[in-house]
Amino acid sequence: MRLTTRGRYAVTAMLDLALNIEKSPVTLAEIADRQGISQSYLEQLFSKLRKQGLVDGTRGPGGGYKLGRSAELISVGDVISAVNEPVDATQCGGQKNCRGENPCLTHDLWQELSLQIQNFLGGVSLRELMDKESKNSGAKAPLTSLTPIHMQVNSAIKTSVF
Amino acid sequence: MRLTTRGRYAVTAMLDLALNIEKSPVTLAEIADRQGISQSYLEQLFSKLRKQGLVDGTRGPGGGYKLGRSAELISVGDVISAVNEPVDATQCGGQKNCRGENPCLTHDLWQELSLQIQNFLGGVSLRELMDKESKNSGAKAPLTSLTPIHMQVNSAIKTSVF
DNA sequence: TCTATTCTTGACTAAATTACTTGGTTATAA
DNA sequence: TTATAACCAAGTAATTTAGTCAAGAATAGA
Repeated sequence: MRLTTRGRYAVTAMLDLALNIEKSPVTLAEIADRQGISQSYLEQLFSKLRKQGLVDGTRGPGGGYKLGRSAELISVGDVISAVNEPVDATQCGGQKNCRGENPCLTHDLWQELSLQIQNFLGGVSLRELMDKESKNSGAKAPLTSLTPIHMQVNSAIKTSVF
Repeated sequence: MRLTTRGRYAVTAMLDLALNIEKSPVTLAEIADRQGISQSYLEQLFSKLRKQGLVDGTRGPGGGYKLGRSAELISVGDVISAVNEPVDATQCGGQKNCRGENPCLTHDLWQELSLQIQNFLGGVSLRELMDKESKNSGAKAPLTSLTPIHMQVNSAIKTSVF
């Protein structure tokens, strides 16, 4: 799992979408304007988000994007892994044919580690980010901590695509 | 916080170092050979690891690298953030001077999110990865889950550099 | 039907980052 | 003194990121 500015762009855009959901379809031009991201770049990201079912697009005047499913059921992990190609498997691509004293040390351990990270990011929903934002809009104080995963009530998220 | 193959290289190398700690200083050539990473590339990574105090290097014959402190006190987060430059602050670089309905939505939320990730990765020590590996060496079964952060006994790690 | 709007797609480009090479210089144990 | 290793700096190829440009296709409304 990769974690770069690209994923942040995607999460930011999705959050903007979720926060403006009342005026049903939101235009990419609006998001681009509000968040200061290139519209054409957003188009590329939303193409991937759409293929993962995270957003639905409707064309024509009055069209735009809306969330593919409820904000409670979209995790930050969903968004990030949708816009990133899966990390290539370095030397031993799934096979256990590496030599040395510690064969495939890299592969197994990093896989397990990134699984943990995915579990973590899969446990933070868009809804939580929305609540966090609305509670804190206009305040100068720093954001308080997000609820740790093990304390979350809403664990209905099932991330299958990882 | 960035999470790419570069961080994986660093974590893998550090883990190799930790696992071969009995023959005190470990050579970069050995690590490069065992893990299949370019030695010169490792030199660059270890230069940064050394500047963060995560490793100690001794020159000359019989020299090499050893851990800068006990494996319990080195977290995966320490390693990853040591080899990555801090992510630049996109549009509103710390300032709150962005326009629009949702000023600085990006900055605050992503900062909070990456703080959470840092807390998580800061809670996984090299020692745990070592134990995981030694328990599982030679076994064909997949690695079981790492202990979730809130269940860890060893929470002596204090990550200050983040 | 026409037209403006908006998604959708593809190809192409500049900048940044990653991974790696090359060629040194220092320190030090033997 | 010599081989061994960490250190250091510059450059380079491949990849990824971020963005432009130019089209096409669906659709609401005039």
